Amino acid sequence: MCLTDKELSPVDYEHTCMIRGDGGRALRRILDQICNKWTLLVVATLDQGTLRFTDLHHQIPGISQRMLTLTLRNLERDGLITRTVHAEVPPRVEYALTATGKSLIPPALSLAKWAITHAPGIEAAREAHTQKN
Amino acid sequence: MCLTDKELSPVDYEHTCMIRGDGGRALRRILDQICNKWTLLVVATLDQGTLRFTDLHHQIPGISQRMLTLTLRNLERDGLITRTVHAEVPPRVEYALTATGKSLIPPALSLAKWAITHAPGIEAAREAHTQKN
DNA sequence: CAGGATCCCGTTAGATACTG
DNA sequence: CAGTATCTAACGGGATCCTG
Repeated sequence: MCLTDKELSPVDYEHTCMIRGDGGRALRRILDQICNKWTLLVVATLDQGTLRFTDLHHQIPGISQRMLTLTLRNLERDGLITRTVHAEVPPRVEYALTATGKSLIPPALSLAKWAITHAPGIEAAREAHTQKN
Repeated sequence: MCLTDKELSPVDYEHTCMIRGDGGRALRRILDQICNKWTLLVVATLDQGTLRFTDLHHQIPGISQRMLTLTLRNLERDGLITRTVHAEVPPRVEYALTATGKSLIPPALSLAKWAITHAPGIEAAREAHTQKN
């Protein structure tokens, strides 16, 4: 793919093709799943180790029970976390990252670093721009 | 922040705090802006260099004029791209990444690599899971 | 405790038509 | 060429109430 591109340095070539791929469809399928409001936060929180539903609910301020449930179900379906139900009363359900889930931490971290580094500049640009109008 | 956490290895400590931060709010403000359907793709495409509106429209299959316009306006507002209008007939408008915009490529690339690497496994887990129901 | 079921609303984004 | 305007459907996500 991208073999007909010309006048690109090798590094640009690699960049462009890696992200754009088949028009970006394959990438977007995964990214749409990861980049919603809560997924990255849940994964990051589970980086601590095994946690129960209520633990997660307390450690992620602002999330509703509904969204926590949905997010956990999706992560389980995609094989990023495990869900273990203990046959007790009251019930106890524990969530933990799988190997795939853990492998998401470093890339997520690099994005987080970028966001935190550039947040002030972006906010400034945003305000300067809205001032003009 | 996170200074009261205990029994975390230094690396886990760093991971958790970087991403979770103030409950993830600062991170999400930026991420919400980056992780929509088209932004990353537009930035990646502009990594080639300066491009015109129509060039982008052709190189990003599936994007509508409307969404391309909106995405470009947001990127310009946040200082990630420049928009140069040439006073000609017919009009010519050129878009290019700023330094901030270029700095987004490496983190985006690391996420892209993760997505591409784990896409097969995720798809498989997803199908295996839906088979069960 | 760990959700499931509903209702409701704002935002996102696609389609289409029009313009300086 | 490079947009703008308008309408609409779809989806994400919050609030609330209920349950094994």
